[in-house]
Amino acid sequence: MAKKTQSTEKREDSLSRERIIEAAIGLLDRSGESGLTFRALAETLATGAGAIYWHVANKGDLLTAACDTLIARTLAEAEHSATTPQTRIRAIALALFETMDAHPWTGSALTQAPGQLPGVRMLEHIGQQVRALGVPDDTQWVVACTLLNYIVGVGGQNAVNAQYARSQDIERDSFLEDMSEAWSALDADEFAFTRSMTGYLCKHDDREDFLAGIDLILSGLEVVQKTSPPRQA
Amino acid sequence: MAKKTQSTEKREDSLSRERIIEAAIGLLDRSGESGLTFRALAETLATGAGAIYWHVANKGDLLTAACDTLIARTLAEAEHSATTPQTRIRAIALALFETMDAHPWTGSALTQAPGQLPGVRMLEHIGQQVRALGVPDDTQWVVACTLLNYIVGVGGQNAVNAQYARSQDIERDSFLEDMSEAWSALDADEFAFTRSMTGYLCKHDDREDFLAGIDLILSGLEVVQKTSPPRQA
DNA sequence: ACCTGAACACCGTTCAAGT
DNA sequence: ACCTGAACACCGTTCAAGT
Repeated sequence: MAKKTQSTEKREDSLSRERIIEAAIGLLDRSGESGLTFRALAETLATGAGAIYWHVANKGDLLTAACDTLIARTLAEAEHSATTPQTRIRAIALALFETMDAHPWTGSALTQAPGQLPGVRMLEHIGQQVRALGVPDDTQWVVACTLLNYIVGVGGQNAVNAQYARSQDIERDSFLEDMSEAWSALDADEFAFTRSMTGYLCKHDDREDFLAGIDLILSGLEVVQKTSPPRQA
Repeated sequence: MAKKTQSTEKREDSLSRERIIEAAIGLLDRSGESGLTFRALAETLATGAGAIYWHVANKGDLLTAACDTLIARTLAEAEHSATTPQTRIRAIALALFETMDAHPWTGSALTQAPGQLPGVRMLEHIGQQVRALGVPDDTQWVVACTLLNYIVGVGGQNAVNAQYARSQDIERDSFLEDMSEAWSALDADEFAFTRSMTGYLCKHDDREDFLAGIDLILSGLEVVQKTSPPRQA
């Protein structure tokens, strides 16, 4: 207890894990994943590169911690948003989607550190809603994992796309136009389906498509539940 | 035409995009993503590092090309495997899952290069089966994207996990045991769901869970189709 | 206990120079 | 046209030395 009090009393500008993580988030938001450098970080914090290693194991650890800070905040806010399990799952998914969209580096941080704290946190919040849905014990695992992976997968892809478009300083519209032009140039036989989708590619709304996929999974869940109804609780 | 003939006539050991890609795949399979280095590649090919840049734009281009080679092979093989659209989607998904499992670096290559050739190839093959399923034109896009993202997301995660376990030279069982132990050490209130899932974590079969998610999505699709039946074709 | 900063062992990429 | 390899501008990480 004495120690905890002491650590709070440290001089304001001393180095700490928290300060390093906040600086890392700032750097990542400002200049992307390649902007996170121990040298840049040291300069921002007005310290030596080696000092950071006293509070952080390595770059991967730092990236995961920065990601986890954001994910934890997002989930805490999404907590009190909706009333039914279904709408709460949608709300959690959408909140995570938007965090990844605003901080594209979280997407790749998430895929690089599977089973780490940020992923577990997401699994927990989703799982609780899946349970509240009345899904039988032995299928909760699969359902929660499917939702989790969908969210990370689709949300992360969207974030990478958005980041790419921004880095090219390109309007979203002309980015999609370029892409559908590239698709139109593909071999007509080999890529028949893709070529026929160029219309939808230009018109589609990322957020809506994302949520449509969530709804598709939730619909599938209803079928499974009707087939084998919940065996009490 | 003359030029094409000429290029086939080059001396056997001369550098070419294909030879570089094959060497890259070998390097990636043998020593993971960090093993792909222009220096290591140059040594393998008995040439200078700069020479590679004549055939390949940069490292990202090379990684995407290596990934695409494997994905194209996988899809070509999965082509003739099943008879109904449903079983064909399952077969495509499983084949991709196994390629990612055997070559874990393809997972991250796929997420780093969205909208590139490997992703488009997958979208095409999945989309063709979705269309064959009789899904109305205006929902084919969402369904194909959901499936694609699920496959890349879940398959990629599984691959990273598998690679991590291998890199630690750890049995899968003891890896999962360590993980479920870590989960058991989590806060009882904050991580109630996760802690209750440790049993399923140990028993679960990655392949089966993956396919269960695919089936969940396909079930959801049946619901949607019943609600709004295909409007002729 | 915590910080400094030079040093080490790497990277991807470029480019004058060769053939 | 294609290849060479030295050179450039970076990295993450370590570690003796300081306070």
